[in-house]
Amino acid sequence: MLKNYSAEDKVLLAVDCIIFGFDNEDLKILLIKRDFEPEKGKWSLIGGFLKKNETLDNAATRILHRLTGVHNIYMEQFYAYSEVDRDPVERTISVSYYALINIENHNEELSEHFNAKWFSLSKAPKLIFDHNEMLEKAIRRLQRKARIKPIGFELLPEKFTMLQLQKLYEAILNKKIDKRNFINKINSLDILIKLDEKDMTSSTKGSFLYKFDQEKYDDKLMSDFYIKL
Amino acid sequence: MLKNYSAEDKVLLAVDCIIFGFDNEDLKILLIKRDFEPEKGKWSLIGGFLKKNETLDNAATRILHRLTGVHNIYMEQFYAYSEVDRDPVERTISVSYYALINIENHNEELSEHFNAKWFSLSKAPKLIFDHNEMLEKAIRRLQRKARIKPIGFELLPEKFTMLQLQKLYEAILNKKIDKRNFINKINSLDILIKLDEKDMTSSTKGSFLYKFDQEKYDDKLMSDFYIKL
DNA sequence: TCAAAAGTGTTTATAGTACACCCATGG
DNA sequence: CCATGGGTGTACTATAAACACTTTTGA
Repeated sequence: MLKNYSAEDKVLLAVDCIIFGFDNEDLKILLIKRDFEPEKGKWSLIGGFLKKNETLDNAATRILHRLTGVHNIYMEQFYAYSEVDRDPVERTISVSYYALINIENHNEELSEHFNAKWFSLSKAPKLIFDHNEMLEKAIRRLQRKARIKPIGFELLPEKFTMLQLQKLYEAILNKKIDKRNFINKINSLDILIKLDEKDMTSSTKGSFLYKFDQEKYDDKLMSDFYIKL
Repeated sequence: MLKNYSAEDKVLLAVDCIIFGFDNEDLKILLIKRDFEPEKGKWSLIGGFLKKNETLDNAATRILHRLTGVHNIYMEQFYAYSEVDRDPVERTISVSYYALINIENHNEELSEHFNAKWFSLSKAPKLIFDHNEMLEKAIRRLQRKARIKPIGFELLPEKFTMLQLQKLYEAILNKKIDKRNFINKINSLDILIKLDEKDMTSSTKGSFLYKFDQEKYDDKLMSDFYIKL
């Protein structure tokens, strides 16, 4: 007996991308203004449909690039949304992906002919369909991740100050962190290299710049740890 | 402009269920022998296709029940597999779910006219398609979960001994745990009720039975903690 | 000289880890 | 009376948390 696959229902499979960025102050999310019905003119996650001959990972990368110009981003899949009426036009299941990117590194790509725009999380507009739910879940995922893996490499410029890194953690975890405890914790992880340079823009005294020690950082990514902050 | 959804590719969407059970000794996985081509006669996860008018959660529940008789199980979705050739017959994306169940509670349901069988993780056969990969990922997910959430309620009988609970954690984490440290840790979580009864089957002295304090257990489920064992 | 951010350590509290002996009972 | 699993506590170590003052320098 060969099972009759042709008797099974086929559906549209979409991918929606939740792209987080950081501007040294707030955690931001990249959204686009829809230029087609339904919900034309409303804000939406970056999404599109899976094609027959690509994986979901490929689709996410392709769609992100098509709609925003951003490329070379590692995205992580996190949940499939399947409410029957989630898309009013036709039955569509959506698999969501999220990524962290450095806003500055991608500003040129995000040029004007794309309808994409960064929003602070606290000022994000209402989104179409179940996209707000996706965003909420992605934030929770990101917060959990920040506690068990080092994070920051993707969101900060190559060289950054301790205060920038701390602000990033504060933005993700949405809470104030004690400066001394933060520095002690980060130093104990042993993933930063302290440079000789100082950033002079933020104060008269200037603050030392750091960069990630790629090798040690990658090691830590492999093995879980727990940051309680 | 109304976007032409009809130009988009549709695909088959499958659900595969990774069902973990525990027999007081080993962590086990429920598999079925396929009774149709391709790969007829080989062992497989419990899977089937999503129908047009159900959510993925519904599909997982329906498929599990259809193929094994097991019902009333809460499953958690965890990953979508989309390699282009993962199913040789036709392009199929599969969303995997996992659940923990108490083997004893479901033995009657798992009657003979189903082709389902429990395998110890260490003795699980080679599975079809990418199902081994799904199983590996599910185990890692379960291990991570066991470290940040209380676990056991679903896998143990209503009344159980400390040793049973410890064996469960040892099976999931795949390591020996010190008895005293384990008891101290579990007691500090404050989710068990010690009963007056003893289980006399395991030793001459008998060992006290416990049950989960449903309310406190549910509270702990909400807020993450960290068990390092 | 002073405003503004950088930098720096210690103490206390909590949680994790390692470890070994006596107890109760049925056979 | 002894074999078997049940039950119990303490000392040590590591990590987390709370907390405040001095330094630098450009304006």
